[in-house]
Amino acid sequence: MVAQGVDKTSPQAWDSLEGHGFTNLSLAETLGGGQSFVWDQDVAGIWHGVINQVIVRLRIDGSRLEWQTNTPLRFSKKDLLHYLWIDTTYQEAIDTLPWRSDLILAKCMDSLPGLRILRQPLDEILFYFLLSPVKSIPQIKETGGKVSQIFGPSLGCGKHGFPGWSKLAEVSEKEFRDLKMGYRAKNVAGTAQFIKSHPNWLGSLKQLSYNEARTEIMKLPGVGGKIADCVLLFGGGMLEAFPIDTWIDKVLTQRYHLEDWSLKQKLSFARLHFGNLAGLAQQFFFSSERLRLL
DNA sequence: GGGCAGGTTGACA
DNA sequence: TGTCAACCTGCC
Repeated sequence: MVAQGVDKTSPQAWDSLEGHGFTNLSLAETLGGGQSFVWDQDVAGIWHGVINQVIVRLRIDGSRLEWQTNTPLRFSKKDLLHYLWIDTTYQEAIDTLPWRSDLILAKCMDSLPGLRILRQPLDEILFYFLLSPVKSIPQIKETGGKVSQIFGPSLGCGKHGFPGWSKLAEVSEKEFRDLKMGYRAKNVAGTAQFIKSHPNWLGSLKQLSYNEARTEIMKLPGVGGKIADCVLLFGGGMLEAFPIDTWIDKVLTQRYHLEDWSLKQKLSFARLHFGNLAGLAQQFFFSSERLRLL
């Protein structure tokens, strides 16, 4: 007896929640700072994105985080809280990081209160990070968005969702190349074929330990240690993953004075020093360095 | 036009 | 084990 068209009518009224901990800056960095590629901010400051194949809008008004969706039947406050990691475990994680004895980390956390790791789908994150080598955030968003536009489901308002790997397995490398993927096209097409021939493989990754999952996902074409860590951190909920890109490398080299350390040694240092929440620390470093807040 | 970028790979010392 | 060029494209 659900009224037809409810999902397509004009947006619902804004809903709001308190106690979320975000600032305008940390929300912007969380949604648009390189861990997700499905959010855009309009001139009014409203964030438009996709969660669980549903269009969601977010904005901060004073102490409130306000949100709305066109499809309230398929999206609830609970889904939003989960996606944005708004629960008591976030504050526990913040308390656990070694900022009391690490002034560099303390400064980064101080300048971006509320910064989080989003809980995004593994399949979609894998796709976007296969596009990421030597690409900027806008370039990754553009190419990934084009793939969704062409092959993904329409969600209304001109937005499209991630097509899914079974759909991408039907697309040729040349078609990907024509979408300006460059040499990454081969990796996307190769990954799609691998997943097609190993149907339960992707879903089973989350059952593995971090180290096992990392080894496993590095079997994919174009996935080295850095991308493996990004995928497991942003799409697999494995907070011990510590991706070292050029920004993080700069932090470790210049701020922690690991000048003569190899990449492997830096990774060992990070795992040991930041523990099983290293990925959260990494996000504070990444945004702080990128925004020149350090 | 040349150099370089949020990375991976394979060749070679 | 470590270094280096090639790979596409876009931007400076």
